[in-house]
Amino acid sequence: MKKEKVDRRSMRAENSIKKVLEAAKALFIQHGFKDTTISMIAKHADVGYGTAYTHFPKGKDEIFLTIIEEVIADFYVVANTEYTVNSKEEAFTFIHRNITRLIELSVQHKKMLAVFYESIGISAATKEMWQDISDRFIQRIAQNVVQAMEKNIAHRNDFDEEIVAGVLFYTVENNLWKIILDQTVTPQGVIAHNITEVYTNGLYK
Amino acid sequence: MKKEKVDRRSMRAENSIKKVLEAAKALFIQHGFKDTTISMIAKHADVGYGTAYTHFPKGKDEIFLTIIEEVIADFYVVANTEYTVNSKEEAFTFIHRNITRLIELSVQHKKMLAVFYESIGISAATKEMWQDISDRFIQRIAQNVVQAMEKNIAHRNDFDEEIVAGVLFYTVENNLWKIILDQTVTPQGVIAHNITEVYTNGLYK
DNA sequence: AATGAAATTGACATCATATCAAGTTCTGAA
DNA sequence: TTCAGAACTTGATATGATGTCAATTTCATT
Repeated sequence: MKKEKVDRRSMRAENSIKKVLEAAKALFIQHGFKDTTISMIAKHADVGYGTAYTHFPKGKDEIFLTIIEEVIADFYVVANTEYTVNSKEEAFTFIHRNITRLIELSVQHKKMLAVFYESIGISAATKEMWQDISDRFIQRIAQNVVQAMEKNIAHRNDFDEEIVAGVLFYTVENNLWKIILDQTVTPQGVIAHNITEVYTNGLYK
Repeated sequence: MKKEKVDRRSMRAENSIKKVLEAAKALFIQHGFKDTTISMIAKHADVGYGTAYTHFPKGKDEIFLTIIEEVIADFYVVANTEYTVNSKEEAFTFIHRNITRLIELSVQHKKMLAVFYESIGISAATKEMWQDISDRFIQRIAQNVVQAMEKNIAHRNDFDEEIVAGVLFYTVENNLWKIILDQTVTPQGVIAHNITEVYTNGLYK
């Protein structure tokens, strides 16, 4: 019951797409986002210049987005993890585990994420993608801030959940970028532990 | 004892520089960083295309940096403010005041800061400038984390001061950008208060 | 008045993007 | 089997931005 593609035309197309993506991935990692051009990609992929535009009409942005999407998917999984905690201690454990998970993901995809970081400033499409992820993370964290207030285990019951969620998210985010860009020598465990400690003490009583 | 510039040549040059900067400022605010070109600036400034490069050899980056420098100077003042606190309550008051100050500065220079934000992703020079400011802020805050530990008013005495400082800095930073980019409806007082509360509860006992 | 330094200028070389008309390959209907 | 036309490929080209430079003008000094 296989539905194999014996269609030689679409096989040819698939092959072109694959070659473009593979060449692009190597070049992005080697030269970064800005300094990788469509003609470089086409040349390395051994396809005509126009071919890149045939399959990726929006050009470099679209090629890069296609490549980065699978990396980002991993982060979405974390961002979408539902969770419930009943005490400060439980929260500490949970948050610490999630930060550790994010650090691991960042290290794992370090090279492409460094390019992603560069691209956020340059490509509107990428910027939007990161904005979406950020919002999702913040909304997820905010839900737990609300839970904490409802369960009366937060310092106050009138916290603005989004601002409080931002404390955790933005701190983690920026530390992840530092790890990705090799801009820190602080051990990852120290980073995870300190952030978790300050945040849980800050929110929970 | 005036040392007036009666030198007509340098007056002419000064005038060209002034015209370029004024035109650039208006165009940057109107069109943003990326969509403002040197030829637009030269045309609006009513000088030749090459004149812009005569006075600003590094082009758009240098023109923008010159314009934004005075805005940034205000932030440096805050980043360099020495302070000492002896209790959690004092810390709360101090931090809350500083955040409020930063919010006020951001609102005051909103339009140029929005362009600045865009430029950070595009211009290496601008990115470096913001990196410097960030580092300075973090070092300043870190000093106070160390103080808190020395005075034994922190939850722990083995916090990593830079990571903890980052909790405050990155949170404030990102909320300022949201205000500057009109991406939040949360009242500024609520923002300042929530951040201060979570951070001081997080660090001080 | 003559000299040359300072300042101005726009043409030009360079480079990247995006489009497109022309050519080639392949499928499916007649 | 044939062949019309869809799918795919291709590089030339238009567009637009940057940075450089040789020619020119303005001006201070001798």
